[in-house]
Order: sequence, then structure tokens, then C-alpha cells
Amino acid sequence: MSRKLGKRIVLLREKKGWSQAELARVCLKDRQSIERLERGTTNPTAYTLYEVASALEITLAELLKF
Amino acid sequence: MSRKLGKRIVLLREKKGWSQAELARVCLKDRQSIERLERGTTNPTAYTLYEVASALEITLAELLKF
DNA sequence: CCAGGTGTCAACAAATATGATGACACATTT
DNA sequence: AAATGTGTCATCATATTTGTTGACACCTGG
Repeated sequence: MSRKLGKRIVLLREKKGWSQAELARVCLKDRQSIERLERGTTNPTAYTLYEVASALEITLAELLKF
Repeated sequence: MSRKLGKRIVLLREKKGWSQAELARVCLKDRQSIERLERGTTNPTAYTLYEVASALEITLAELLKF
């Protein structure tokens, strides 16, 4: 499940033409935190998802469409 | 944010006519865990949200529409 | 009245996410 | 060749979620 979510984040990030580092910067997060998220090795919290969605300029619901 | 999410869970749970205890049972969770979620005192993980959504027979995206 | 359901709250141990730092291989650019 | 950007991985300390137990007040049905 985290795997699917990770793939979705990768997709949305690349759609914006961003690198992990760029998304991390906009999220005010660590580059490695984003990488873990995308690889699906963690089970992120709702707030983390909210921060990522905000950075990607989409809603939480849209981020979770997978 | 957790507050809004909690209110949404309450709404969807009551739409099914369930008590917190009933939702907890379907989720295989503790009654108190559901209660904390609904009150917004925790920042749940994606997997927890997935379990709740499954119990409510909706998608994650639908649960997060708020 | 009283037993049971309900929502709420507190505290604890265990598991886990997060932020941080450092490292590595690979590709691209200068 | 050297420097930089990229994605990946590991480790550590700290914060937080989660499961659990116990408790309380309130209400309703028997």
C-alpha cells in the first residue's frame, strides 16, 4: 500500500518536473524523507501527506487516488 | 487538520448508523483508538486511514474529501 | 433502580515516523 | 578529470502513533 502511494507521489512529482530534492525543498522536508516516502518504506502520517499534497498543489483526496 | 478528518470520520460512521465500538470492531481496532481519531487528537498514519476507509467501505480518496 | 451502551479521557509500553547526517553509485556537465 | 545533481541506503535520536487497560459521566432499556 505504501508502495502504491510512493509510486503515485513519484508520478505527480515528475508531472511537475521536479526532483526529489526540489519537492523536499517545497515541502520544507528532508531529501531523504521524500525518498523514503516514494520508495514506500514508511507509512506516512496524514499530516505528512497533507504537506506533500500542498507542495504538489493538489488536494489530499487527489493524492490518495490510487 | 486532524480535527477536520475526525469530523469526517464521525460523519461517515454515523451515516452507516454505527457506534464507535462497532466501527472499531470492523476495523479490528480498539474503541479508544477510533475515539482518538474522531476527536482529532492524533495524526493517523496512511495505513490507519486505509483500514478505516475499508471498514466504511469507501476509498481512501473518498475518506479524505474534506 | 440498575445493567449496559456510549463517548470521553489518562497513562503506559512498544512500534514506528521523522529529521538529520553521512555515504555510495551513476549520470551529466564543465 | 573533476564537480554537480540524482536516487538510494543506513544509522541515530527524538517525537509520535498505536494498542491496551482502566476509569468516568451520561443516557436508555429492562
